[in-house]
Amino acid sequence: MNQTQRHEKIVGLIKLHGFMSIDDLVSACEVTPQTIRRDLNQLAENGVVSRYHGGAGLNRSWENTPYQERKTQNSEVKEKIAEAVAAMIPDGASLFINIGTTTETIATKLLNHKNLHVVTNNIHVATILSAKEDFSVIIAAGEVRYRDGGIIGEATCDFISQFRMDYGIIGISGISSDGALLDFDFREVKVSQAILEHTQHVILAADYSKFERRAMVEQGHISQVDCLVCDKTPPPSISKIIEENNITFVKA
Amino acid sequence: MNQTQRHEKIVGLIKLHGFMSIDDLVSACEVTPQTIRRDLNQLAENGVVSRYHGGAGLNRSWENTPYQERKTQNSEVKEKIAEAVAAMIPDGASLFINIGTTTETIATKLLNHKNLHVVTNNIHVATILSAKEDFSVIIAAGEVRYRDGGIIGEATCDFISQFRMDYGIIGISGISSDGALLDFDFREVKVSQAILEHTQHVILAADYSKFERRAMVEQGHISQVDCLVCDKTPPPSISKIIEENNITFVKA
DNA sequence: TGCTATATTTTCGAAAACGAACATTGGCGT
DNA sequence: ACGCCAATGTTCGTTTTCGAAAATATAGCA
Repeated sequence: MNQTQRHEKIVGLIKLHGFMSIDDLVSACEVTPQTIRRDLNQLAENGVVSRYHGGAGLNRSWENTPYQERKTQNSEVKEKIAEAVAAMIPDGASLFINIGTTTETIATKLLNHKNLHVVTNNIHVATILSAKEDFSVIIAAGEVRYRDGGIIGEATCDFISQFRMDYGIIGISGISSDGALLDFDFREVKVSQAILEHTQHVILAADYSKFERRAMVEQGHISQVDCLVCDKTPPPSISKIIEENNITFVKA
Repeated sequence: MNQTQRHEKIVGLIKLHGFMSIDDLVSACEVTPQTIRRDLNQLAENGVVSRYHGGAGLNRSWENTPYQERKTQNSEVKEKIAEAVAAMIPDGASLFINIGTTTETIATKLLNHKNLHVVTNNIHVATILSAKEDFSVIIAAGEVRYRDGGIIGEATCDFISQFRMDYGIIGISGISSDGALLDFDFREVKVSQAILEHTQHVILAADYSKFERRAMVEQGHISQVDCLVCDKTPPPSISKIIEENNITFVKA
């Protein structure tokens, strides 16, 4: 086995296991630790793997897609909101779940439920929930967006419009002070609109930071939702709208 | 933050990143290296994570869910086949990829390609390939099968029929001695048939064990494929069919 | 054969990580 | 308040890993 082959093997093993110690690689490749070290240093220089004391792991840049970074933001707040939302969903319910890191967290909290019927355009939600045998998970068709695994496009809307679900769980990019729900991608917006229209109870999950965020595309109005789950009481302008429209507010 | 919370956080970070060095965890948890060491040793004793010199990584046993187990079966053979298939796909090509652990392995080998256009009904393939910014990944709609993340159903076929792709990469459950391609789930079969019909070059990836496996549903005939990639030369009866139909055989 | 370049092993001092022992802190119940 | 106990921080000698340099092996070529 020459150097190139060994490098490929090493990279393969690291990709498979996430991390390989020097010893592991020594026995796998049957060379001295020094050689492995040299290999790893070379691979690390080329940015293929991340070097650690005692071995090497997956390259951080591989994981630190902007998506993964966002995923860990506000994680404590997200968890609380997610738990509150999950508590509102009864076993056996049918629900939509749209794109967003908050909705993904919600998906993980739903794993203790039973017999849920879920339609989603979020590939990560689908992956998480398909681990449960008693769930039926239906995924929409379309292009998978690289940054967050969201599925978008015309076909997605048409597909979603076929269903009538009990609950719609939506996350958004921002909420303006007049109560407009905002997003960055207009294709995503159409999907959310379709969900809003085909759902009995719409639950909007948004941490407080969403009230300060500006986004370009209007996807609906907060008056269209039935329930808002947030970590803090919303600003006065929003609170007023909530009262006027009899929207349930849940503080997580 | 108390010990329990920190342990959860550590496990979460390790699950997310695959490996965390002591230093990483020190800055993440804001405690001394000693404390992290103590935590990691405890977690390692309980079998939650694997301890390494300099940090801790995913527990080896975590990777062995039933699905993941099958995934590592024949892994060496699968890897070779996958590499051979990946080598046949040029940059910028458009391709179908169907369900199967072999096709998932192929997907990982395609990550070094550029500008691929991929249509798939395998949620894991979609997740793997959506990590590449220059790929366009399109996923079919339908119910996500819990056991393997495959997407099946009528809508899936209709959706796939919209495309005309350069390459179709298909894996199967079994091949009978008369050359019939077999599968266990008839809904899956329809999808494969749709792929066969809408592709210029069909590549069938099958390790030798497939020639001995029996399955219920016939999804097509080996004469419909353009190329067979296998780890060994097929049985005589199949070889004869391959010759008669001018099918390219690649031994990985 | 002898030369050269590359790859690998061997050797060894420096740096890093380790674990044990001890000191300190912060609840918690009496 | 007092002592108790678990969790954490601190110190220090030991073990492991690291990386540079020298020695050895391998391959290609005149």
